[in-house]
Amino acid sequence: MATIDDVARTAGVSKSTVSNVFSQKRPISKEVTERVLAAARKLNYRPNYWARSLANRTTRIIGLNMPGERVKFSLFHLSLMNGVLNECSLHGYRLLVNSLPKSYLNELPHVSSEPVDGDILLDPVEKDTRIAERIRKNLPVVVIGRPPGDFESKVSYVDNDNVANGENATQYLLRLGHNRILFLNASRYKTVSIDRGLGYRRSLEAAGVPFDPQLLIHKDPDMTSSSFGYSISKEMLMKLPDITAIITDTDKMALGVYRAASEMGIAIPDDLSVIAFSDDSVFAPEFNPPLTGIKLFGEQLGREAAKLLIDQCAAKQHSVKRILISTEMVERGSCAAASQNKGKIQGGMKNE
Amino acid sequence: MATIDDVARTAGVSKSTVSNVFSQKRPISKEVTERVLAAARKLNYRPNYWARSLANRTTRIIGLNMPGERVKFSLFHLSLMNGVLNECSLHGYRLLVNSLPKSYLNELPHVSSEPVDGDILLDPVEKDTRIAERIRKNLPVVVIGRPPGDFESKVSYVDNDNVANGENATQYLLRLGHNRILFLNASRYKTVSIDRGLGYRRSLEAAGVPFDPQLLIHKDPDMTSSSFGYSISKEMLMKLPDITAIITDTDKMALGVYRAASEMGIAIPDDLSVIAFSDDSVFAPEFNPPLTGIKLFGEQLGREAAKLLIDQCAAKQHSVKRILISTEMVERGSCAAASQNKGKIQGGMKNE
DNA sequence: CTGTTAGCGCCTTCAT
DNA sequence: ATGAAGGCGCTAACAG
Repeated sequence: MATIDDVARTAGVSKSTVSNVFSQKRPISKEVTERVLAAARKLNYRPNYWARSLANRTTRIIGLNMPGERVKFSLFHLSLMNGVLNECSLHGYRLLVNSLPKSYLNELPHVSSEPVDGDILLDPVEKDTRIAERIRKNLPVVVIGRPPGDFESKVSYVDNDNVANGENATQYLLRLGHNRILFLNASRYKTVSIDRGLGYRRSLEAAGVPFDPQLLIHKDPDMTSSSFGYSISKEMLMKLPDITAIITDTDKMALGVYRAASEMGIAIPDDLSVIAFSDDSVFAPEFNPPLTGIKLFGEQLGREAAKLLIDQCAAKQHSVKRILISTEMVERGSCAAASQNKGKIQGGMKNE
Repeated sequence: MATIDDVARTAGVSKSTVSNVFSQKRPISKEVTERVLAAARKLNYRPNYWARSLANRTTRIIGLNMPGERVKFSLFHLSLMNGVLNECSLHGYRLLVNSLPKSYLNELPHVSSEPVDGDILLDPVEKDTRIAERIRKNLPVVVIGRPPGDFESKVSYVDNDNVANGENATQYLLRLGHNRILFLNASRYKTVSIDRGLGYRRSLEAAGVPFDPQLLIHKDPDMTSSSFGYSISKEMLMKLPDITAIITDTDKMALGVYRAASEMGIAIPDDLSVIAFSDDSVFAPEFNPPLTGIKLFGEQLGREAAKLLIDQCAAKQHSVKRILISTEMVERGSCAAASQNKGKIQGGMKNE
């Protein structure tokens, strides 16, 4: 590969002139520019990205960081990423997906700074160590989701109002007359599941419905959403036949619930209402019956997060911002008023 | 940020010793190592990624390259990416998603080498310029999908046998007695659509069924899969009521076909058989009726591509390899034998 | 407008 | 096992 020196030599100019022809940081005469460009073309030269980064102290790359060892993007992450990518391409940033396990990064030969100007952190959990690490390294960070604890006021983030989401989903079902509502929440420790769980409890309390801990279950991180939805709803509907409504974390999880219900001869929405937190607008309407849900606008979350981060990288300023993306309840056909005789139809015992 | 000099100074050793403590490229005594590490910890030092890359002439980053200006990952890309990421993390590579439009990259200030050791190219098309560009820059490349024209023998690639896939799907329907089969293919110019189209025609010819150009339609790149599937199948079923089977490019497209059929009072599979090329094992079984399809194993495609590329980066060798991932026909419930009286039921004319 | 001279932070011979 | 010096390719500060 030709270097800047080669070009300078064959064009008969200095390195810095070549540099400035390419970077356009200071004006170079038309003729010289032509001469340099011709030489560059001839030598098939292009500035070396890493040498440039080293001298510039910036990479124009932002990172997308997933927690956990095995990276496994979900549909929701896909939406986020599409949003992030679109914003990136608008500002000339590249996106680095961080897939390396911590264990690897801590081995001596692999210890190094990160090749990014900043990071977007996905799926924050309580006791998330990623934020503190980056603050220590003085690396710009934007979180998608609520940062845990104190960090909420220390780093910028983009989120839905998940307490409100939990409240709204629950309230919606309460209004339909359901009072035994099973909540199949996201994995424990994720701040999103904490928030939604809180919203769920608040709505119950506001309606004077006692909170039953049995009815709030966190996803098993080792299972797929749909198989978890299937097995846990089957188990719970068996054990507590007075359950008349289920809130699920995702549309895939709802799919599992649909299957369980169908196998058990439970009709949706007549005997069981289902509502999901979801971003998908393609599959949900095609469920049978179409799935009612709260739409999260993942692409927008991603876009806003990227925008915040890129701003932060460019300005090197530390104004902490918080952006809440509003959600939208989409009523389709999976929820109905609670039927009074559900318990008997199912042959189970009612608590009331 | 502390540099290697700072550490060397406070540890009372030379730069090269510090370098070797971290890189472990030559043995350093236990005591000195301890001393250096202590100094590093104290100064919060970590080797600079860019400086290292510059000196090493390698980044340990591979690129994932999408064609087109607006990046929009689909479900299938998601599978690919998960595979790529898993393989990356196994070998200590990071993944850079290439999202920058060509127009941007051609502006003078942005012209530069790519910050990657090699690239995985997605969705190759006829006349794809990306491959030649990279060969010129001497950048390792692996294509997912069949490279166009001559490049097939010049670059490594991972693909399904899409001619066979096209043949198999068609043959399957022919055996069920269908002979007016609509093929809703991927976008024109994609090598995958060319291959499948070829397979489709071959099967027809082998069965002595005349090929009708009207029945082979390429996806409109500006539409979503499902809306394309919906509108085009509605139009075609109207125009040519003797169509008794449809092959779709993806499961999302099949969803559109389902909707069109339902609106038109056409029963699947009784009046219309549907088969899709698909990677999704979550939604397809939940279609009503469950969707029959040819499973593509996207994650494996991604994994193998990453493996090939990383090999190539490490070895700097140019042995061109070709890996075909076998597919699997999954029979569910969306296909049935062609009914003899379909034309009459639909009120249309039959060709026979 | 252009050239000269120092770095950016690390790695790598070649010594010892 | 450790040190010294030079180089990776580019940008930046200072001249003129």
